[in-house]
Amino acid sequence: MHSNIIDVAKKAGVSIATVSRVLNDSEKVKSETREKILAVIDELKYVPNPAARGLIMRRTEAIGLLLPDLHGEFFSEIIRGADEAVQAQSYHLIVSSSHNDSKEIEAALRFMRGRVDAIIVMSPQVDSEILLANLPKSVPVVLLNCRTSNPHFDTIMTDGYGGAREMTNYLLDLGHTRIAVLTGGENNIESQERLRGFRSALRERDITPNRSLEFAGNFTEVSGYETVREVLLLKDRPTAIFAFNDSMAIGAIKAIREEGLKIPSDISVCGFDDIPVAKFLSPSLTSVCVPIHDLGVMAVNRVFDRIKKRTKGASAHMFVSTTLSIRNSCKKINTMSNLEKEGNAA
Amino acid sequence: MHSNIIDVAKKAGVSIATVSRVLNDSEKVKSETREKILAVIDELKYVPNPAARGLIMRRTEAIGLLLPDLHGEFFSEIIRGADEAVQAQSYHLIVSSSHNDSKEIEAALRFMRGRVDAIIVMSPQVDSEILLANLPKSVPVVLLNCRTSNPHFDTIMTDGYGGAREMTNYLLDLGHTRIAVLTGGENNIESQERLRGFRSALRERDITPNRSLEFAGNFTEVSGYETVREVLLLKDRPTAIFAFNDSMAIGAIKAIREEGLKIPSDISVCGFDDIPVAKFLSPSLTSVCVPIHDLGVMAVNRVFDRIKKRTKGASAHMFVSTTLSIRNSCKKINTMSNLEKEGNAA
DNA sequence: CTTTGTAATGTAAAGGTTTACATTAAAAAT
DNA sequence: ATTTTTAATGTAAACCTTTACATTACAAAG
Repeated sequence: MHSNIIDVAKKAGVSIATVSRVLNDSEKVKSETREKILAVIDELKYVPNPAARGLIMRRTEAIGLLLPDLHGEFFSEIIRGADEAVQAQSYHLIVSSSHNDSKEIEAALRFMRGRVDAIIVMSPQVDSEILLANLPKSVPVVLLNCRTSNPHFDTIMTDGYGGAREMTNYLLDLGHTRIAVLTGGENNIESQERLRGFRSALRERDITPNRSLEFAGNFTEVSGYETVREVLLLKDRPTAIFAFNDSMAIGAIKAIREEGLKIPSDISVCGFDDIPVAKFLSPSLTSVCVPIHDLGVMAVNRVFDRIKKRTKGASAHMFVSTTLSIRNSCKKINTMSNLEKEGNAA
Repeated sequence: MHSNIIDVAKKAGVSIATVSRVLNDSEKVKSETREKILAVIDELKYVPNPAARGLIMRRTEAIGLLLPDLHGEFFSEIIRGADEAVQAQSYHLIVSSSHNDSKEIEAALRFMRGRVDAIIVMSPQVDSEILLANLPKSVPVVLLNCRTSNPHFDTIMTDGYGGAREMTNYLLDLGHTRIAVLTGGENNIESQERLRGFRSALRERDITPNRSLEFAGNFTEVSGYETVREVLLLKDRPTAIFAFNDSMAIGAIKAIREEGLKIPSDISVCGFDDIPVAKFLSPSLTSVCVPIHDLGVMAVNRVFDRIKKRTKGASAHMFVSTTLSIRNSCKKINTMSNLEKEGNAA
């Protein structure tokens, strides 16, 4: 069907070695010979067979990207960043979603073996054992927001703890003390980190975290919506809702509005991640800014450092800090208790 | 590094052919032999080399997905649908973004050659010539929302014309006659189709489309925002804004709110695509519902029909119709001219 | 004119599979 | 006991490259 290197060699009247040489411009080839071969390649529309090449070179020019889910803007931003970085090196991306299912992780990882030069795994949900058992030893691996501190792989973690702390402090500074949080599931490392940061900030201000204000969502808009409907039923309603990602915050806002309440005057809402759409919401959403796109870029660049042997030796653990994107969905309150506290503190 | 089929054969005391047979359970192998080999495979953690397999089988178990962009929820939904369908067949997805650049399209397509068993291309921007010149003849291709009516390839088109017509009629029924549209760029086939539908609906009601109410955006939130800021400066302000995708509608809403206007009481806004977040906005966004996720699924299934030879012969051209998702961002108005018209019509 | 050195090109092995065909072993038929 | 049939397994070619090593041709040096 397709012409191969032999066809080219025959038509150009040279050996396949010479054709291969001009293909990879590895060694000197007389320029007239080169021209001739190039002309034939063009004429025959010859493209080297990547399987054959991959077989002998042990190089695929592809990077595997394994994500837990493909839902929402967060993951699309990761892909966008990774694709950008990968294209800059003339590499390509093999994307797969694991849906947090260990069988699917296994299948995806097996598929990638031999098909990619490196793997980027984002798997906040699955515990390390399953993951580690299936991670190939033969290619570089970068773990993105996984249950970390694994000595064998490079890891990148966003500072969920610090980000949540900072946001919580911000809310406390605004006078909120009854803050409900919407978490992302018990086994999710990112959710855990954020919860840890939240609680820690409260304790630092001598507020005992109230478990009954910690609601379990699953990082989707729907879960934010439904959970907040419950929250609003509480007799002692919180003055602020801290959703552990923006999708849940968006769902929360809808639920609050449906109840006829105003944001931020009746209740403050903030999110986490700062997905691109956050600043366009009304009110624009206050959120913890995670450089999502850059996370994809970083992971890819790290992986290239390994591939190109620019980085050797022990694995590195990078920590990506967050910033606060303060917008219009949170407001200062002056409750009685708040005034009292200020009085006490002053 | 990795063990290969020869290692397995040696350790199991059989020939590589037998190992291959149990791997592909192609022919009968004595069950004790099979057990033995399976055990060795397990012990050696042997995984067949996909490059070698792909080389001889001419099959890669991967589908290429070429998108114009990876921005926003629209494309992430396409990827999600495609990945889902592909995983159902134990296939995998190679994703690439072309950024509407013909050089990048060329590069991506060249890369995919030999690496994928089929290609799905979404390229509403680039004209068919460049695309066709680079599309491989050797694997099935599905064109998704491309400048269509190409006899050589299967195509899937969403009914942008019909969707825009329907939405326009809806707006007209609500009494809007001064409707501004936010288009998605001149060379974009989807934008063109939607514009055609919009104009056609107007003409059917004897309204001459007013070019000065057609504003060029580029399908991003920012472009919606900035364009609508201009729109609001108009002395005879439109009563409705029809954004040709939801991202621009989101930007539009922000611009309108910043001007202190209320949606939908002061001005109606609607979008196109009905991305998942649309129903969670406030007010929830009226939009033309495109089954985005299903588009990805359909494209993949079509491609599998070709791969598995379930479908032969002439290429098919599928047309995906849209529906209206009527929510709360558009409102009936009763202007003077509107009342007059109703009087005339009755 | 012969030898040496060098630039250009060619030869063949290797990479890891699948599979058509060949072989062997054992059971069934004669 | 010999032949035929069948089931199980083995052999080797093919898939398409890259590259170490071999060869050739020719110019420079002796």
